[in-house]
Amino acid sequence: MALDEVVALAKALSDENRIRILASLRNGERCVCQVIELLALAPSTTSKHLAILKQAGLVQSRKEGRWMHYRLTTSSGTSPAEEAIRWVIANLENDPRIVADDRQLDSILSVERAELCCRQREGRRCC
Amino acid sequence: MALDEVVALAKALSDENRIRILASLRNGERCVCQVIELLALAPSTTSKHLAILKQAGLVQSRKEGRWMHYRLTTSSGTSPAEEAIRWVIANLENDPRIVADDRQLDSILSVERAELCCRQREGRRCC
DNA sequence: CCTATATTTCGTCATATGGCGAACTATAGG
DNA sequence: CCTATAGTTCGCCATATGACGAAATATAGG
Repeated sequence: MALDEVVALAKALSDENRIRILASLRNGERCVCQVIELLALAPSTTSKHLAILKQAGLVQSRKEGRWMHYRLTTSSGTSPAEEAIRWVIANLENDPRIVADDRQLDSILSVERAELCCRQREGRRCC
Repeated sequence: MALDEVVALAKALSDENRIRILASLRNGERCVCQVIELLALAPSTTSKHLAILKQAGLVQSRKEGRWMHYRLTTSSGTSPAEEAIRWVIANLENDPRIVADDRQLDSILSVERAELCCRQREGRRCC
């Protein structure tokens, strides 16, 4: 039912950290450990946010060994979820926090994934 | 800031009753008493929902004596709120609850506003 | 197979949200 | 002005949400 879908999508979008996740995925898929690093949240919390976005149909996931990658949903191009993603991204341009996230994401992506996870284990923030 | 605005709009849209309110306004402004009747919620609850929608910029209000009218926001036509309204309405087409609401709203609009408020005072649902 | 480890699930806590009724506010009309 | 009344605000309660750490799961690699 469309009413339920609209509400479910809006609920998924009604959290700042989840919006930041969507923004971080707009230029390509990211590994969970990279999202954890960007948000500086506990792995369990980050995983829950990703699960909520996936449940709402806003992101899709791909498993690669021990690593899990998430990306923005692409399907027909005209689904409610995809329209919502476009609305979100379009309204985020030039937001200072998103710009800062973009910069930090560059740093995160410049680190080897294994090295990033290693640093996270040892409780050090890498960037 | 755009991030805050996106989250605020999504929060305002993340409740079924508030979506039903937006749908009920899509063909013109409505009086609070008419919205109360449609949702079958307490006046205080309905008023709070309308205040949340107004705070988010999704609806505007107009006072006419003791009566207050709400309508969907119209401004530039390309504001985040207006884009959100279009997204919501477009995805609600043919939803059975919205169709039922539309029918009930016809009934409500066929009753004199004073008569509607009178019935509400006496605790009777009119439709 | 055994160990290490990336991610998820579970349990718990603090806070946010949505509901109501009672009290308050503002305005129409006697 | 006094009363009635449409709507809002306030105080309260039950439930939902987001945070964390601990425990569980799944997989790579010795």
